[in-house]
Amino acid sequence: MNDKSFYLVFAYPTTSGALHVGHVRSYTLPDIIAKYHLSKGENIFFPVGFHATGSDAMKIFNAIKADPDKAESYGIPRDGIDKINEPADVVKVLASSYIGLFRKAGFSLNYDAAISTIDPAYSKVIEWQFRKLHELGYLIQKDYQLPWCPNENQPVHLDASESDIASFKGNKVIKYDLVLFEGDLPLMGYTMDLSGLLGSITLEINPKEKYAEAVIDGKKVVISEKAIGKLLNLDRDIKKIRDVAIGGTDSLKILNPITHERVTIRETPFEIADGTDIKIIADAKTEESKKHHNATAGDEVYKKLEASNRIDTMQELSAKPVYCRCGAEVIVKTIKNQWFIDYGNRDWKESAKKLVDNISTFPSGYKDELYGIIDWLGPRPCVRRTGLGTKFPFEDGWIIEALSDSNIYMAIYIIAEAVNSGKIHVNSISDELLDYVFLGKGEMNEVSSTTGIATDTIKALRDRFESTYPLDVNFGGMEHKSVHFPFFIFNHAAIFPEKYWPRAIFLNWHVISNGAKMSKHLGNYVSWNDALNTYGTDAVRLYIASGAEQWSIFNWSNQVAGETKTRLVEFINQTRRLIKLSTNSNSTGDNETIFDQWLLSKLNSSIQSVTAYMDRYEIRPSIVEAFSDMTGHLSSYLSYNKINNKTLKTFIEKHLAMLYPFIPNTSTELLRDLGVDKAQIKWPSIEKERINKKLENVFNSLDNTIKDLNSIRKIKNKYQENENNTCYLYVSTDEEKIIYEEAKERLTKTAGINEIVVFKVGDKDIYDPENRASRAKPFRPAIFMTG
RNA sequence: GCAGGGAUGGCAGAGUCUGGUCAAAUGCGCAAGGCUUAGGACCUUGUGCCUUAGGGCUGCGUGAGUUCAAAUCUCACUCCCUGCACCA
Repeated sequence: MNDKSFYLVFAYPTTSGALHVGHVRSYTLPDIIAKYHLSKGENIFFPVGFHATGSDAMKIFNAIKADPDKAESYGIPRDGIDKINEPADVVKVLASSYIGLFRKAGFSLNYDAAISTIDPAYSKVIEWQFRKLHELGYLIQKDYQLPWCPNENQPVHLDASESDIASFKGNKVIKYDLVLFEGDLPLMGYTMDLSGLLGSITLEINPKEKYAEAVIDGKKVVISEKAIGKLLNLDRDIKKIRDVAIGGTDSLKILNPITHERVTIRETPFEIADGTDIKIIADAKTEESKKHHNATAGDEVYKKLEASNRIDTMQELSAKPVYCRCGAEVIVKTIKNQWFIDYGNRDWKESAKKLVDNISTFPSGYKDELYGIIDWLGPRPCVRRTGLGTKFPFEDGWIIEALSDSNIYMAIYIIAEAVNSGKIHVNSISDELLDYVFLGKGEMNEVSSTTGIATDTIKALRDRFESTYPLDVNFGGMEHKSVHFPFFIFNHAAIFPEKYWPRAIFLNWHVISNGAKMSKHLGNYVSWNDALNTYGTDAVRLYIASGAEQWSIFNWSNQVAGETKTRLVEFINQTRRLIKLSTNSNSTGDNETIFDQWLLSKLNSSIQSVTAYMDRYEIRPSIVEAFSDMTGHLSSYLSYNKINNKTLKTFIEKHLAMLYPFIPNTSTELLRDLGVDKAQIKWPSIEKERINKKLENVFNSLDNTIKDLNSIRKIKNKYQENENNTCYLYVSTDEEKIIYEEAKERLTKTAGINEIVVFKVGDKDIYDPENRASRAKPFRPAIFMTG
């Protein structure tokens, strides 16, 4: 469609507390791109939503109910507390405070399409999505192991960043392969690397543990008593038969089931109970045996053991013991028949990769990474028992979890827009409607009769979808690299036809503060609101856009933020002065000099390169050129003291228009002084005929000559007083001669020379006592300095 | 364990893909001069070492290599940071 909007989204914020300067980065970068497209006169669609799925809102709700004074630390404004009667109200209050911040930050968002993931309209689409996944066979059920508190009878989240419990840090559920050995006793050892069995091995037992014979799934094994307990927690069919003593005996004959060699048994010096407490240790003494340690070799061993019914697995925590807040020791428990989205499905992986083939990523290297991530992903649990969210349509008592309900929200904004504006009622959203709007499936009249929505409304929705989809670019933080973005790709590949597949992904790295991860405990936490109040909207935008490349960590510093603010104020003051000057009728000079030609050439060169940068989402180079470099060009121009009002005005006007995406308030305000209305602000077009690279080179050489003059003068001054130094310059071309003549004033001033005489090499009346002229090169005049 | 990013001058941070134009952008800081009653702001210049003419030397985490030429390419190493599934 020719009226396709430029469609961009950022990974919407989770309603879990106050927003900080890290969010500013994640949302300002897309807003800069949005404003760029806006100022080019394009339609844009830039909606915003709020991620409320999960237990955050409930936690905040409970915390506030227990202690209302804590509300502000969760980003809930004082006047919002009264409105909170249930967890969903937390979402509403936070969402409205976020919107307040977005407005304060001047974002060009489509607020009309705002939605949260717990709104009924959102759920309708998610249910539709899950029915699609189910039809495709991408929803599967299998057992699942997770950390569990036996006392509270609920899952424990071992998230270091969310918890102050030290043993949670880095802890996770790991999987051991269990191997049944041959010989006198059916010892069952554990390992994470089966390939070790290809070489010679040792079994380590723990003298502090009691061992027992048990029957698991009808098979006799010897493991530790503790391991029997752990397997019971995992809901395994296991029964103890008798105690067994295996410590301190050398007569026991145990064979490696792969090599059939006898293995040695020894006692571990460590007291940590782990696995079955019979640890398989590969005697990897030589380089040769190390070669066997790889995944392929492990797979082969697995297959062999599987054939002889000698392999099993168990899950447990990577570090033990871990205690829940309630004091109970955390166990690993098996959930039977958990629902998964099967990201391990091979066909699905293929179509996801096909999608990646046609996507652009910024930075570009992420694209290559994506293929590996897609290969690596396996089935992902998609439902949980508690929290807010959409009810799972295929089994009661489950809620669709947070990362499974946030993959096609770009399509949902179209529906949200219609619901919010009252065009359709949430109850009339049906699978038939969504099939029609998103996929073009079905008959409009039928959809109209089953939903009760007028045909022209349905057609408008379909048109709206077609004029926005596909998504042009999805912005998100790097934490989404291996989770959200791949899921987003998988789900689009599964559900939408190829023409609606997204076109680009933009990743930005994190913001830290004063060299450390932002945290309220460390006192380096900077809230968005405070940043805006202290430094102002545009200074924050400028700092965020120019402070670091997108793919590196941004180290927020209040000092630099303050300096940026000062810089911006200076820029505003300077520009105001120049606007006054450029509109002052007393100023002279309508004739275009060489300096005007140069400045206009520089202006258009800059427009050209910044436009190219912006089209490639290279925001930092854009702002460096558009702000720092261009300001420098202007100040060079001014230093020649041959100011032409018209040139100055043209430059300022286009320069400010280029700055609009980055510092919109400043740009708008200053352009108003120039008589340009906000609605008229247009990204400047390139006047190619104005670009004169040769002229730019001569001016570059001028700067180099100043450096040369300074260095000569500096050395001379060291050994003698400089009274009346005259400098003779020998240039190579007529063009250079004209420019150097014109620029004499600046040269004498900045290089501290009393007088400058310019000759062209070969001039008849040339004064050249030391035959320097022979050293002149194009763009590099020779110099003779007296005194 | 798997994967990714990084290390540049007093500081922040470009430059690395496409080797030379890089003693290294830009900003801050610092120094000198101008302006100013003063301070601030602003303007100019300087800010690795040496050098009586635009030159030389050293230098971009460490070590080695490729090349006429390396911050930039190759290999090894050290250190820092980040993500990894039921947390969003």
